[in-house]
Amino acid sequence: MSRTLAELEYSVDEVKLANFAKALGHPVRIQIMKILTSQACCYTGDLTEIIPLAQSTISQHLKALKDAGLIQGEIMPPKVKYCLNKENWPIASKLFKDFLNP
Amino acid sequence: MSRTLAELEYSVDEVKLANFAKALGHPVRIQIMKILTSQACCYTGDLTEIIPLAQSTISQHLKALKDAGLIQGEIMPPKVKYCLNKENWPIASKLFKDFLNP
DNA sequence: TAAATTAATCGTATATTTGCGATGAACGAA
DNA sequence: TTCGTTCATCGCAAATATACGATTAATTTA
Repeated sequence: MSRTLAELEYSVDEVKLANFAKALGHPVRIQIMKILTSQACCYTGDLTEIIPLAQSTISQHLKALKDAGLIQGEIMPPKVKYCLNKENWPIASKLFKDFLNP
Repeated sequence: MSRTLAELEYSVDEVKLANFAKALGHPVRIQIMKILTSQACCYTGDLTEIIPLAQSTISQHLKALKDAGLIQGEIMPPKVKYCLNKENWPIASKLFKDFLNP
């Protein structure tokens, strides 16, 4: 990727929505989000049992969702409990809905 | 990317939704889709005027959206007119809505 | 037929994504 | 303190994504 022309001026919401969409752009991350939207929370260990990928890979996907602001993790030694991000999930949800119903 | 473990069995809808989300995971493509959801159609040339990227780059983004099934192009020589994909956009829309309202 | 217009595709360079195993950090239990 | 458990992070390899300019293909106009 390179940027030679003047910086693009996307709207803030367009960039936000694109970032949320990008974070959802993998089946594993959709799967994780579906679990978190259908039940309250889950532990990393639950996911490593359901999803046949290496623990480190699942951890990376969780990090991607966390970095995107879609989920949040709470340390419950020795486990980590993940939930939807209380602050951002409603924002993401609204951005998608507005996008789908213009 | 490599796959050494047994093939994953995601649900068909999870894979579909992830693919749609992935296609939307770039601000330019969000911008294009917003134009197409707010007005009927547009020509490639309209986009190259609005978006300060090389024509070839915009064409690539259009291809990504087309490959994902979100838009469709109609040749209107010497231009090409793009619209939402009549068949798939409603499907994508429903998948997102069901995902957002579980 | 030749020239102009429009948009897709090719070729290339760089950055990011995705996967893995190995290692490290934090904590409770023995 | 030492040992296990749990999860994040590191380091690597391969694949994809993103951008560009140059070229090609298709069609209309002169």
